[in-house]
Amino acid sequence: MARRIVSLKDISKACGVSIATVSKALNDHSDISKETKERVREIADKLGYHPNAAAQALKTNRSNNIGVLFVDEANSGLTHDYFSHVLDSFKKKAEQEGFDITFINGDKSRSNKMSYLSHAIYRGFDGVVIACVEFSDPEVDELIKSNIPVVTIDHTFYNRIAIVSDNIKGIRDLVTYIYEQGHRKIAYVHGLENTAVTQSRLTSFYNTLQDLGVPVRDEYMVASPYRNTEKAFEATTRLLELPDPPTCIMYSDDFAAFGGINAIRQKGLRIPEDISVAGYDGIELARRISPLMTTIVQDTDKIGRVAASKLIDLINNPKGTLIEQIVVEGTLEKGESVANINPV
Amino acid sequence: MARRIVSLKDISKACGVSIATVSKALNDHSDISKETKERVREIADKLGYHPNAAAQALKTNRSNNIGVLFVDEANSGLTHDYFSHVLDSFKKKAEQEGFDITFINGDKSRSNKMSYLSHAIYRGFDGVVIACVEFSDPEVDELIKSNIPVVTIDHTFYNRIAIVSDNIKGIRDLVTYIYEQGHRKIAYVHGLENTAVTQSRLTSFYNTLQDLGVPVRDEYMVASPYRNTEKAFEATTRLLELPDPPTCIMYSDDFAAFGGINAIRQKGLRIPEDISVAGYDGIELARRISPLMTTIVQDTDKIGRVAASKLIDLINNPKGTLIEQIVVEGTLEKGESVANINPV
DNA sequence: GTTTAAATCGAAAACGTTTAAAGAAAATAT
DNA sequence: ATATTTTCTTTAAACGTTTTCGATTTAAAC
Repeated sequence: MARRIVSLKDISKACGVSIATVSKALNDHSDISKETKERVREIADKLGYHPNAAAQALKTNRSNNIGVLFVDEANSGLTHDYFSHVLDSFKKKAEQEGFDITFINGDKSRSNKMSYLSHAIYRGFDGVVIACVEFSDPEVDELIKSNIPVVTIDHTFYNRIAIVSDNIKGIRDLVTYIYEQGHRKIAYVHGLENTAVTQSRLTSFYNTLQDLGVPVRDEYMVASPYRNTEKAFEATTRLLELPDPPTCIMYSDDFAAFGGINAIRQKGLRIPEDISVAGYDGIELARRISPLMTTIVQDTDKIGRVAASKLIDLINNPKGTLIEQIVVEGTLEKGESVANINPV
Repeated sequence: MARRIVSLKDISKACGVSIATVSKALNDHSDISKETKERVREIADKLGYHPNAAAQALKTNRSNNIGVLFVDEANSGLTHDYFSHVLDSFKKKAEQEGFDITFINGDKSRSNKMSYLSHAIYRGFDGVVIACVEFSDPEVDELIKSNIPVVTIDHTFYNRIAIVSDNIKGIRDLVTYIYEQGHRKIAYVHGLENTAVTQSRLTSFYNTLQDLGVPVRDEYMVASPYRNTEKAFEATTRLLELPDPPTCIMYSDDFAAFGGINAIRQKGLRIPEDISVAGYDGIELARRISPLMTTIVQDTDKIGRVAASKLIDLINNPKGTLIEQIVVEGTLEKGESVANINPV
């Protein structure tokens, strides 16, 4: 108990060598003899030495710490399925490379709240990963434009590395599959228009249908917030009450799709016999609950991993790293919520 | 770009006062004149000064950083509904109090992997919060027994602060409600026995039924891992094939319950008309998908908040803080997955 | 035996901050 | 006028590292 922290100086004394030698021995520098290294390490172990991150950071200007900025409407993205999976993967990769993960985003209501950039400088993050809906936030902008290495997820900035999931192909695959199952009256309860993700999905939706020669009907297009079951419920109800209702409804995400499913069931309709539904994201439950959801499974693992990997490249080689936009494809999960209504 | 970091020294020069004065001015010490403080702050702002956490930590032995150790079987608890909600709440509270959050648990496969305790000492965490299933891990034990302020979640240790959800009352409430709905043949697909959570839930299950005068039938008790839909599916199938099947099945958690629901539906049975189902935790989807799950909603918000608050108390007053076990009650969500089968 | 090179180690400064103690200046009391 | 207190400021050491550069020793080369 109350054990004092042991420093290089303690080892130095116990070993009878200088502090410099201890430091170099522990860091395996080449100008220290094998014998000394061994002796130093042994004593360090015996004394219970642990390096001090703060001192190292102060001296080297390297914190081995990465800041993460994950914000969604509900504040921290931690409870957000998609983000939390991406973050989990990011964290694993970063830790493999010797980095720790610290959150940047905090309570904005706090009086002495720092800006994101201030926070990042304060903590001396070697790099920063950003994934959030509110990319229009000036604080986010300030952070991105700073000289701290940064990668963004699902949003592209000029001259910054971005990892984006392939919404174009995702929606195209999904719509095409639905089309192939015989559907022509396809509704889309999409997310709100102010995000890049929504934009590209919508574009892809229109383009794909156009390519397939299916006219898009305005009354089938309705905006509803992401992950909002209630709003999706209402939207679905309205869609079902149309004079000529759709045969298939696509949703912004699996969560919303569940809301839609509730509405459908409440009307006494069966899925997929009476009406088909499709989600997006491929969250765990969507692939577990029957009817298995027809959805696009995002490769959160790859997104997180690549983001970490690219960020670390950038940290280690700020000038030499290729600035690029990396697109990560999802995969179509056919599930069983979209019926085949082709005539036999 | 490539902006050099500005330090107290820069302000000191620009202001024509000593570094000490600058430091004290910025920290609002009482022995600095009002005029000087204002001038210093103004110049600090103009120069774009940000304090340096590493230097502060080095000098003061205070990192304003809290380490979190969240581990479940699937490695990091980040994607775990219950944990991620607790963590989210913990983070909010901690940040309000000026602390940042950094993960302790890393990739165990890494060669130069530090122990949890080493990691905590290395980073100089002011305190640590632990929530994980594997409390038998010797590394966890080492961390808990160290002299770093620590609170644990859902597991009690001697002489350490613990925040635990009230599993006794939760199960009692749930079982009682099910009983009141007329059920006497109640099965329980509970978690694996090696955790404290399972133990207390099981005990409470037995006790409550005994108090109600309902005999517990061995063939209705089956162990299945938490959050495992497949295993719950199998267990449910077996339960349904019993000569005298239960009228209601309780599950270890909502996730497992969904697996059970799949099994039930596959047999062509309806919920709750043909058989009743109850979950535990109250995850978001369980309260959104119909039939609304009968479950115990854990107060993750309070658990996280109290954990943070107690940990910070402990950090600020290591000797004077009451070591206690705080029990947080959940609430019964009646939902609609348990039918009333009382005779009319 | 001297010169050169290689191997090994140490002294000291520096990173940015805090803080105890002491000093200087101004205000107050005698 | 001097003594005393109060108010404000500075000096300097320290926190635990890393790293440059020079010092010393040892081995190799001539």
